[in-house]
Amino acid sequence: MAANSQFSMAVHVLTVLARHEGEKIKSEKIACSVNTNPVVIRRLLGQLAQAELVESQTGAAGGTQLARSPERITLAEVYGAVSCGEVFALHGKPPDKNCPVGRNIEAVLCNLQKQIDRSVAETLSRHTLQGVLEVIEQEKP
Amino acid sequence: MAANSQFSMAVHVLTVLARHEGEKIKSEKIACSVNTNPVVIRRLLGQLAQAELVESQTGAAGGTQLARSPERITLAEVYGAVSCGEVFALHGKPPDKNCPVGRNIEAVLCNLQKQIDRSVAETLSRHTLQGVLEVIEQEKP
DNA sequence: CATATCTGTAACAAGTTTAGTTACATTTTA
DNA sequence: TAAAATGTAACTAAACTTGTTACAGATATG
Repeated sequence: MAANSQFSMAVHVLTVLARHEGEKIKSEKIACSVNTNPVVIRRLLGQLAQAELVESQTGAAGGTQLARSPERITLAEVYGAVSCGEVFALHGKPPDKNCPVGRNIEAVLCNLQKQIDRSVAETLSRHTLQGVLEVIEQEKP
Repeated sequence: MAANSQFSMAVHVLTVLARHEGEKIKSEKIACSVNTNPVVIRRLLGQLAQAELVESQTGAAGGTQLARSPERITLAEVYGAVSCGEVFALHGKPPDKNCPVGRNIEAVLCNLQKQIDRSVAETLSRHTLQGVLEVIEQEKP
């Protein structure tokens, strides 16, 4: 249970919200579909709210809804909202600066990281929440 | 120190080996450049050997060298050798199958995962170990 | 052949991260 | 004012990565 599944959860949560556009959905209802604790959902919704993908309202009759229509939310935005944006980590401890490789490898890797991030973002930007929703509704048996 | 830096280490290790093509390098020497323990390096070399990127020899005067020339080793192969191949994780606990979203979201995410993996692999396949080595040598002040 | 040296690997400790949980303050409706 | 919901802090548990020690097995060399 130490693998980062926040992106998966975020897509799931947003899809649930998209299925009920216009309604305010309670974190408990979302938690039920995701099969987790409402607090976990609220934490995630906090990140999505910061990225201005959802809007929440406190108080009785409160809940959360999408901040935009599903066609205007790409999965790249979702990924950016919940991910640290690093497919692989750089060195934990700094390499030996007396070795030419140790001295320069980090710059190479950092550059590589940026290329990969761009590539991932491009792939994800080709998908919208509406697209996900359509697959879900279509697959419903 | 719980972020996966194996790919970074692997590129580092292989670059060191590439700088000394034909020689057998000891794990202790590599560990010095990477600034870690020789056992950590040997563990990593084991994975790289399984992927047939390096060859090791036990015993006195033993060590490790590249199994192929650096022009013929792409970073996509390196990534495949050390990574589980998943940019993001699927749900830890299975979603609620009574909800249409919970029932079908995993297939959507799995498909997405494959697209991203392909995209990352394609980006990395455009780089060879020789290319990395050239940058390193060039940057040497 | 004996010894020194190196890899391969198991076992364990420590630190980090994620998810789950409880508890409670705050907001808002009715 | 009471009920119901979010926001958030604090803690626990589990999993993963790295670092470390220890030792068996292989091999070159005197």
